[in-house]
Amino acid sequence: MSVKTRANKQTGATIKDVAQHAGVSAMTVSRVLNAEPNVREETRERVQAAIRELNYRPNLSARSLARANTYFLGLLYDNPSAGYISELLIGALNRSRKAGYHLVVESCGAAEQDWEDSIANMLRTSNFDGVIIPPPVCDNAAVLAALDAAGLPYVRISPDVENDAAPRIVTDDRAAARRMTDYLLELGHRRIGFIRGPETHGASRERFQGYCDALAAAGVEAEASLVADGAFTYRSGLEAADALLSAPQRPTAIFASNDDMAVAAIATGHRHQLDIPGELTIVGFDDTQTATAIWPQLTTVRQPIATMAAEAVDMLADRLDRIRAGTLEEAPLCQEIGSDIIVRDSSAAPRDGTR
Amino acid sequence: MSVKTRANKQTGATIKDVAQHAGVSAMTVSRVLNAEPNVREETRERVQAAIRELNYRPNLSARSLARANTYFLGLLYDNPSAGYISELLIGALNRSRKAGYHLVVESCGAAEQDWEDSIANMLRTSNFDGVIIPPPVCDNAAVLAALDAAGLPYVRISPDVENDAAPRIVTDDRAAARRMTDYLLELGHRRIGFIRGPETHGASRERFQGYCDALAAAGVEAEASLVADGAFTYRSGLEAADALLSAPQRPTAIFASNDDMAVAAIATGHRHQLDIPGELTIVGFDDTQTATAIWPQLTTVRQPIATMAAEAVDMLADRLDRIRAGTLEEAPLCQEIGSDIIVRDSSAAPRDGTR
DNA sequence: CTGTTAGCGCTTTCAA
DNA sequence: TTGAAAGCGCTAACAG
Repeated sequence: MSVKTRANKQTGATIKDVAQHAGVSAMTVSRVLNAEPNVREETRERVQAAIRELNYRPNLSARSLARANTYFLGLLYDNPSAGYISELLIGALNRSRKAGYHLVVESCGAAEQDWEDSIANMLRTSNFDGVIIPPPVCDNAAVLAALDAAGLPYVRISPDVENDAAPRIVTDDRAAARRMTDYLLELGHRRIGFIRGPETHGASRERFQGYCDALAAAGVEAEASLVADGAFTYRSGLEAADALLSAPQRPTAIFASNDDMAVAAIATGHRHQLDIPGELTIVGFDDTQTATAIWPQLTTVRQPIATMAAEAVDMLADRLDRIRAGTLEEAPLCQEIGSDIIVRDSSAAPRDGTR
Repeated sequence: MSVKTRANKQTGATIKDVAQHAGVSAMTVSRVLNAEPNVREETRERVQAAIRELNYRPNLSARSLARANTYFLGLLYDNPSAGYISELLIGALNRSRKAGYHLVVESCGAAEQDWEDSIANMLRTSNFDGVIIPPPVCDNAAVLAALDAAGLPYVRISPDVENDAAPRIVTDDRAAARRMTDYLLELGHRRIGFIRGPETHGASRERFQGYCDALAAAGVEAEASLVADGAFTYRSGLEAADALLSAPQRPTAIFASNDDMAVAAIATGHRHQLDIPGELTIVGFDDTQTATAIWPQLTTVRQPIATMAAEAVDMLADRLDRIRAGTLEEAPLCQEIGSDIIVRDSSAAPRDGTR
């Protein structure tokens, strides 16, 4: 049972070894490595042969030190829903790799004390080239301030309403919520309940606005008794749906502003002995994995999270390039990604008459 | 709208600045930074004051270059279930931070071609100090070989049956499956169906063994018609459950070897007009987030994934310390984490008589 | 097109 | 207990 350990110093060949092997200077090897144009084809091939023969791999730390950039991107993680982080990673990881960056996930939960301080420290010590910030961290003023103070480039994903001009990837939450509500109206529903998300979350307001937009356009009155407050959690969805369904004139459809609450609404519907979608239509927002892991499967709005994450990486990489090139001003600040309505089994036309 | 960018070279103070400010040499600052003992208390305080005043943060790249270690741990990601990766991150992230490491998530999906080659490259170039490997990557021979070739320390999480002596964190899948089956037997079930996972997954076999163990111990015959094959996916669970429930003598309980398939079994049960748990008990394995996001909520086996991830980080950090200290031989190679049965609403005693 | 020189910021070694 | 010197491996800047 031999104990293998990494040698204390560089394991393999260094750039000097390669240079010697190829009969050139280290600088030429460096040029080949970085695909610079001004190297004679024959020389390039000789160097590449040497690289292959010696199985040479550049040392990232040395490169970072010399170039003053690290090719690490930070992802500020704060325990959002499982489906969200999962998709986020899928999108961000692939694109990062293609763009030549590594993705460092940093937990910045409010779980610990002084976390805002420790984030600030982390950001300065970690030497990220840039940072991707998904919700809810992307709306944390302290984090943004720390980022600005450190002069660290960042791109936010689905931030709260445009409270500033920082670069971001957004969806058309309001438009999507409106389209979903239109869909319910087209099915024939008139008493459409809505479960709101937390006030603190910008998306909550946007989605609620979209719902209101659609009702207003259709000339349907927006009754206060049809709107309940939730907190984007399963538990809060249970209570909100229960309130909606216990009202004297219950809605024939419920639009929950995220999937977790929609799933809770389905459970509550069942507990009220209602057939879904026969007696009650329920739709959600997000298309998390649970949307298809329940019965009946959930009609919902699909946010292309993976795409958004990938675009965020692209935008950040582009900005980093531009910073080096000095053309940052020309870079776009906002990219909008469209969402779709996914019709599944939890929605149907209302039965004739109420109840 | 000022355009802030990170200066091309080091933004803040360097170790030299601190040294000058404190009236000592850079070496002394370095000693304070690394909490070495041989610094006079007064000097230490002076240095620390200077660090604070200049808001100095060490440059990780420089440190890595000089020390030949990076304080980065790799996490080899291959798109497992959303709940899994989410919990994994929660556990690994917190512990990494405490241990002073950063966590770099590397996608190593079979999505791309030559991915095994590219992983091997990535591992050598990335300069990780060590690597955490969750399933399914932890059972990929090519990846393990690349790791060994690179001499990179690693810890595997829930690997396939002990096919070698590499360090690992494991659960008692077989014992847990047996306890779950015992629970069903105690409820009074005798016709207990089982939905297997894919052959390739070591856990599948272990869980099935546990099921068999319990039946054998209880003197209940293990009928072939009560066992269906699945692939740990929702879709495969639908088909497997349908096969089980369409048999002439259907089971009164189904033990699906993961939650996704159990959730599918619940959906299938509903489609067969069966009340759950009144007419059909269904239990799962994993306790992913969907387990509580459905109706009825799922009785299942809870694998403490976050704990396992945290322990993996600890074990890896310990091994890295030992490598530096030369005491690697004494390090434990395997840590076992227990799992629990979580009883929820999808299980109950069988009704009298069949059907 | 290629090489030389001089660091990047930190730590190791050795000497004081 | 402290400091001086010499790199770690790579790349910018300049020279040829």
